[in-house]
Amino acid sequence: MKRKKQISMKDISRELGISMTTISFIVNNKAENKISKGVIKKVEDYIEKVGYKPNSSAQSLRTGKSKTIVFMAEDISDPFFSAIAKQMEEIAFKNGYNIIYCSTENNRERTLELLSLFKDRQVDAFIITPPENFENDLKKLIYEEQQVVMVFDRHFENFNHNYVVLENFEGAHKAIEGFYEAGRRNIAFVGIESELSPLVERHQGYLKTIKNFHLPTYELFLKFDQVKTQEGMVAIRNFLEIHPSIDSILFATNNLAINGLRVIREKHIKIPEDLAIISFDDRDVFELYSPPISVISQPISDLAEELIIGTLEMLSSKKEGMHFFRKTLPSKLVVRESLTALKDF
Amino acid sequence: MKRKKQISMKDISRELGISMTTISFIVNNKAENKISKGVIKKVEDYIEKVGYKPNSSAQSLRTGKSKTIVFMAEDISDPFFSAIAKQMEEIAFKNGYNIIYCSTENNRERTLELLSLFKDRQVDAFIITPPENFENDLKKLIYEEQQVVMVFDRHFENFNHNYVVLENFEGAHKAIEGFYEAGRRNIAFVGIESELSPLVERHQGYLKTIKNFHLPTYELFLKFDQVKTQEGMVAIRNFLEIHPSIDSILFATNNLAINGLRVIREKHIKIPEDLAIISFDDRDVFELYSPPISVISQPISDLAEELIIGTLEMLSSKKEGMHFFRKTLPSKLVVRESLTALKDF
DNA sequence: AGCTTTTAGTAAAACGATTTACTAAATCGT
DNA sequence: ACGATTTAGTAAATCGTTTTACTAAAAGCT
Repeated sequence: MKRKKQISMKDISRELGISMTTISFIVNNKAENKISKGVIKKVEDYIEKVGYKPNSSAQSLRTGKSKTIVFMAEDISDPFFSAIAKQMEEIAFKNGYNIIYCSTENNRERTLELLSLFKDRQVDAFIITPPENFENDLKKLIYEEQQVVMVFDRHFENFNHNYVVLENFEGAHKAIEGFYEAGRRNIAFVGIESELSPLVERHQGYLKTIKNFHLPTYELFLKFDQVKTQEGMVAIRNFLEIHPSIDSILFATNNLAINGLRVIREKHIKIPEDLAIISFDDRDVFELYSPPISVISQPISDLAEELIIGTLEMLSSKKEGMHFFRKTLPSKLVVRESLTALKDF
Repeated sequence: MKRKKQISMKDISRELGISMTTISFIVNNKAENKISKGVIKKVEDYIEKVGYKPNSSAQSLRTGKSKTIVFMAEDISDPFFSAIAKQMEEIAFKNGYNIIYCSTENNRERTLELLSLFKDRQVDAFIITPPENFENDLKKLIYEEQQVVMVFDRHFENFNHNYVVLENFEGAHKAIEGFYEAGRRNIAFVGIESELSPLVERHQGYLKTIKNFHLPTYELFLKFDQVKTQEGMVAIRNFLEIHPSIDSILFATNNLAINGLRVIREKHIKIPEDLAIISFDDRDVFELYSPPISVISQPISDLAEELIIGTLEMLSSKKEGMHFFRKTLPSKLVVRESLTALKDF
C-alpha cells in the first residue's frame, strides 16, 4: 500500500557491479572518453529497462542547483502574463527547468516576502516584473545577493541588469500617429500615476508626438489601485465631461481601456464616430467588442521566448564577466474599427 | 563575487555548541517537551540573528517530501484556470507549499509525459484536469503509483478519487429554464464532442430540461480542436442557417460562445431580439459585450479553495483509510441583457 | 538509600546524488 | 624492455537535513 521505493543509483551499482561514479558519468553524459562503449551500453540499457530517474532533491542538494525558475508577474491571472507564462513554461521544460509562478500585485512588501521564501528553495533564477519602488531591492538582489535575475516588462536606467521590455515610447507614438492620420486632433491620454518605465515611456511617447503635431494635450492619471474599480470609472467619466472636445483616447493599459469602455458604453458615446480608441495590449475582448478596438499589441511569443532564452543563457554562462541580456521588442498598431477615419476628413 | 554560502545547521551547532539534533527539533517545533526553554530561546535567537533558513533540497532528500504541488490545467493561459491557479497559490503558500503549473492541452500523451517528468521531482501531489481518454492512466496513477491526486473540473464514475467539480447538470438546467421564462421555445445547445464529464452533463442538463418542457432540440457538437478555429465558426454559421427557427443558444463553454459571438456579429443577428444567448463560464468579455451576455458562472474562489484545501488535507491525512475528498459546487445563472424577455411574450 | 523513570540532550546513520582523488592495467615511445 | 602516459574505472567524501538509538543526570517512589 505504500509507494514503492524509487530505484536509486546504488541499486543499479549493486545490481550491475559497476561503481556509482561510472553510472553518474553515464547518466550525465560525461562518460564520453572515460568509460568504454560496452559499459555505457550496459548501464543505459539497464536504466531504460528499470526506468531509473535520478532523484532531483539529491541532485539539488549536491549541486546547489534546483533547475527551477521563478516567474513573479504583476498578476499571473492577467491574460497577458499568463500567456507569457505558458509559453515560457514550454521552453523551460524542454531545457529541464520548471517554472514556479506567483503574483507581486505590484506590492513591494509582498514581493520581498515571496523573494525570501523562494531563495530558501534554492531556485536558480528569478524572472520578475518589479513593483513600484523596487529599484533598490532589485539592485541588492542582483549585486549583493548575486542572484540570476531577469527583469520583465519594465526596467531601470540607473544600473545594469538583464531585461526584456517593449518599445513603449514607439508604441505610443504609433498610436498617436494613427489618430492623427484618422483626422483626430483632440487626442487624450489615460494613464496611471506611476514611475514604472512602461507607463512613463508611454506617456512620453504621447507627449512628444502630440507636441510634434502641435496639438493640445488632455491627460488623466489614475492611481494604480483605482484602475479596475468604480472609482476609476468615475474619474474617467469626469474627465470626459470636463473635456467634451476630446475625439480620441489612448489608454495606457488594457485594464484602463476596459474600464473606459464601461464608461463609454454607459454614456452611449459612439465609437469611432464620437470617440476613437486605442488601447495598449491586445485582449480578446478588444477584438470582440462592438466595434472592435484598435490596440498597440505586444509580441507575446517573442517576449516569452526572449525572456526564457535569456534567462537560460545567463544560467549557463559560467563567465561572470558581467554580461547583460537586454532586449527591447517592437510593438504593433493593430487597426480595427475603433479607429476609422472621420467621414468629414 | 560568488554567492556567499548559506549558513547551515552545522554552523549553528558549532557556533552554539549544541547538537544538530537539538537544533533540528527546535527548527521543526518538535522541541516541546524535550528541550529546555533556555536552549530553545538561545537557538531561536541565534537563528533569528543570522537569518538561518533550512535548505529545502536537503529536507526533501531526507523526508521524501518536496512541499510542491503540481497543477496541470487544461490550459493555464485560459482565464478560468489562471484565476483558479492564482487563488490556490495564495493558500498553498501560506501552508508552505509551492505550486508548479502546466497545461495538458487536453492531450493524453503530453499529459503522461509531464506527469513522468514531475514524478521525478518528487512532487507531493497533483491537481489535474485529466484530458480525454485518461481514465485508465488516472486510475493507475492513484491506485498503483499511490500518488496524491486531486481531480478538477471533471470526474469519473467508475472508480473513487478526490475531485472538485461544478454542478454542470443543474447549471444547464438553470440556463434552459431562464430561456423558457424569457419566452424562448426554440432553444439550441452548442457543445463539444467529448466524453469529459462537464460536457456530457451540460448536454444532459439541456436535454432533460428541454424534454420536460416538451420543446424541440437543436444540437451542434464541435470537435475539441475546432472550438477556437475558423472551422468552428463555419460549423456554427451552418448550424444557424439550417435552423432559422432557433431563438436562443446555450453554449457549453466560453470559447464556444466567443466563436459563436463572432458568427452572430458577422451575420448581424440581433441579441437578444433575434437570439438569446447564455454561455457557461463568466469572462470579462461577456460582461463588456454589447449587449452583455448572460452566463452560468462558476464560483471560482470556492473552487480554488476547495481544491487546495482538499489537497492539503489529503497530504496531511496519515491514515490511508481510503478517505476521498469530493465536492460538487453550485453554479449561478447571471442574467444580463442577452437574455431579456421577448417583447411579445 | 536504592531502584526506576523522566528529562534533556547527543552521535551517527541515513537520504541519493556528484565529484575529487586515486589506481590497476594497457599502451606508447624509444 | 623500461618508465611515462593514457584508459577505464573505483572508493569515499560531501551536500544539509531528519531521525533512530542511545546516555548521563536528575527526579520520583517506596
